[in-house]
Amino acid sequence: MIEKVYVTNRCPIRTTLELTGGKWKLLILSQLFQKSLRLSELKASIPDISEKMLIQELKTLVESGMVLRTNYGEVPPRVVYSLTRVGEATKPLIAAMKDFAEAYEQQLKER
Amino acid sequence: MIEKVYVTNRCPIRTTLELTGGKWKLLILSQLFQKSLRLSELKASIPDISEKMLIQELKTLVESGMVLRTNYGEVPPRVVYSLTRVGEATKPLIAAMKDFAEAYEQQLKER
DNA sequence: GATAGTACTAACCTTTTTGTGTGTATGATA
DNA sequence: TATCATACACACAAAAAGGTTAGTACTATC
Repeated sequence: MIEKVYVTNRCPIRTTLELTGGKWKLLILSQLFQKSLRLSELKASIPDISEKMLIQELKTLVESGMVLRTNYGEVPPRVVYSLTRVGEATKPLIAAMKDFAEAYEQQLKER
Repeated sequence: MIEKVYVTNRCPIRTTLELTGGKWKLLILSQLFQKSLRLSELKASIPDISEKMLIQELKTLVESGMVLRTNYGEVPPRVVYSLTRVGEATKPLIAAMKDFAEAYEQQLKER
């Protein structure tokens, strides 16, 4: 039994939406769950994201402390993205989405 | 340890975003966790939503099978919104958001 | 007869989000 | 010298999301 959610400017739902909302952020985070990835690897694992969107979203994820950007300072550039501790904290969120999606598909069949 | 998420047109993340994405849907659902509510009650519990948005979002939630709309056919109209079984399935999702938001606030303090 | 309450609908407009295309620095390679 | 690869930046355009305002149907109350 879940506690009542009071809707305020800074309630848990809004905080989470602010950090992970939108079409791409959770997809990107999910791809970093197993290991750090380079831009090109991320792009390959999210087939239909544009490079601009990927870079743009990565930037905000870095700014909000969810993703760590490591620049090896080489030429040609090598930059690696990985999850911070807070970024890791989205794992249960995505796990919950998996369960939910499954429940949803399930009841589609039932009718 | 969460399983790898393969990004496809119908992966769990995208399915969930399609059903619950946007600024309002999860807020509305969360207000129906304890009991069915009328439009006016919903509006009061989500202070800054406009009536149009509320009605519009409720409509899509009904269409996607997350919310049940019960019209008592009285005059003046009395209509009550409640969660369906699938709607209930968003509870763990919101619980996960609570945990995440908490973890996020926590680490803000730590620095 | 005017006003109020409820649950909407419709038209219109603004803001936010997402997408496309092009340009840049650097060194290595052909 | 031209081309490639990487990780971006920037300008602009399109699309999606959200917001504002006004209006409807019905009945009851003042």
